[in-house]
Amino acid sequence: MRKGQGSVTDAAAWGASRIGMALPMVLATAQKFALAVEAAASIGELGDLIDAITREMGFRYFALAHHVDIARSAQPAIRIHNYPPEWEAYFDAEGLGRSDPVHRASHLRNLGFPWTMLGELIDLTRRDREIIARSKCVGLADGYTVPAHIPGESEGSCSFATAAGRTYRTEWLPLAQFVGAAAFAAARRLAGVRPIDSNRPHLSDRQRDCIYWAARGKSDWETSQILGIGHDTAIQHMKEARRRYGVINRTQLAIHALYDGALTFTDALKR
Amino acid sequence: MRKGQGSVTDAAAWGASRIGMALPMVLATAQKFALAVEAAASIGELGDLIDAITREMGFRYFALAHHVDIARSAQPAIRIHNYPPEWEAYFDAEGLGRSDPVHRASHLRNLGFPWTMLGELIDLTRRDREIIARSKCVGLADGYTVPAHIPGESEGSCSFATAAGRTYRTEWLPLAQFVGAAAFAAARRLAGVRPIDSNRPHLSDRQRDCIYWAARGKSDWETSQILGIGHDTAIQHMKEARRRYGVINRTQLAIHALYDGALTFTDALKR
DNA sequence: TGGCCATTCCCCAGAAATGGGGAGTTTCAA
DNA sequence: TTGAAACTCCCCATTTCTGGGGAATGGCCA
Repeated sequence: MRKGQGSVTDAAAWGASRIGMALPMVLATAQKFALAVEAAASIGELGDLIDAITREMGFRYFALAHHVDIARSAQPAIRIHNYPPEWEAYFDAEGLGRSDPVHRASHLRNLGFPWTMLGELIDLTRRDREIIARSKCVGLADGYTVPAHIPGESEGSCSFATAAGRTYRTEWLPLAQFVGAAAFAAARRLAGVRPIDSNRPHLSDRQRDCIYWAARGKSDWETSQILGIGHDTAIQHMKEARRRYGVINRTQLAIHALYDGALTFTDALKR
Repeated sequence: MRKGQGSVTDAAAWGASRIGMALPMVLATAQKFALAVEAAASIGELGDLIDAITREMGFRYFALAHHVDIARSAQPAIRIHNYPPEWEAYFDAEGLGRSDPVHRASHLRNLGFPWTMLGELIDLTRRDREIIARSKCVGLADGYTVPAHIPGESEGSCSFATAAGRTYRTEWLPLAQFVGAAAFAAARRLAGVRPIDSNRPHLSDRQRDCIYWAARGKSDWETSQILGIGHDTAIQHMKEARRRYGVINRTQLAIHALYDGALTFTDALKR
């Protein structure tokens, strides 16, 4: 907490001195938020920060969550929010994690969207309309949702909502895009979703080449032809790569390489 | 709790905009950009818009790389950029499909990141370091990359880079997050990406069970013991799952299952 | 009822992967 | 100059995967 405050103050001083004049306040706000969430040491602290900036942006509520059915899922899932308790109870009772219309719409986008656009993004079923009506009943009037997706992880989003009778100002939505993404990233860090491992194994270029082709379904022999090396050499690279990751087969090898960024899904799914 | 937020509350611009005065310029810029890209009618027009705002943000170069529907349909990928031609030539010549380190790192994040953070995000091989050195040679000094992911559909990123000898202003990075996301969304719209991929193969429960254990490195025999079924049955489930995804081995099977959410890294990397 | 699907089980043969060993050259940095 | 790491190649034996057949059961739905 003290630490977080210090960062905020330092950041402001640093930003101002750097450009030598008053920074546009909204950017200063965003930057301070960025530094504060990076320094946040607990989920509770993060929640406080998001709550504060939510109000700064003219919203009343926020909800940052993985789109999973918390009751049923074995996944460790993130959920931080200040929505009304009735809504959370209803949400969990109905198992809306994956079927909530706002969540479904966010699966189609990388950019944030206002809830008024829901009807254009997805087909609203009768149940969806009930869910929306219900949300208005508990005080969630209008909102804006920022998707947060990372390949291989549960989908997520960060929503901001107004209280009944209030509207938000569209001028601030660009900032909401950043705030939502930064908040999600911080939550992910604090939840240990993909901790940065300093002992991450190092692969040689050739090892990575071989994994790349293996992930695309090539046999070691095919890889050797593609790379212009001997069959045994390709096998050797795969052996050494498995040893470094401490795994026993190429499936796990590919998954580990995907997980720590040695490979991408774009690489692996190419035809 | 609002502690440490005093510095935010005194935001003069916020107060001003609430009472109807002129918007802070930077927000006006962002909003104008949002409206302009939504209205853009061609890739060329979109490129011009991104170029303009790139310079406003204190960068010199941008590159929006769009990977459309990698696995299934053969839609052309979008690449819009104003990088030096030497760089594009180098990349097309040397790339050979293996993605550059910036792209790899972007697959691990939902939030933008400065290139200086690359070494923390992923393991850099010798070749990666050469690529980075090469990029500096052609004038791409430092940069910031905004990831853009949409589940099951397309992946990409939008990067902003400074010219040699220049630095960007960190105050503008929150805006870059929005600009990158909005530009990507626009590119996606202009490329005519279909909104919903409903062609995902359906897996039976048992097939998913078998893939789950296979992704964790188990042999079919081990899986059969875990699930209490016969060895041949486990083999049969894997066969059918491969057939449905149209892949030829378990490595690709696991990758596809991860990619479309039938599995997550949390599942696959459990000890 | 008949068709579809999920689930279970069985056979075979060839291809591929895995684990164990060893060894030479080059490159780069200490 | 020395050493570490990368890259290359080779041998062996065993396990595992893959693709090709076929078949019985039970549930669900039109």
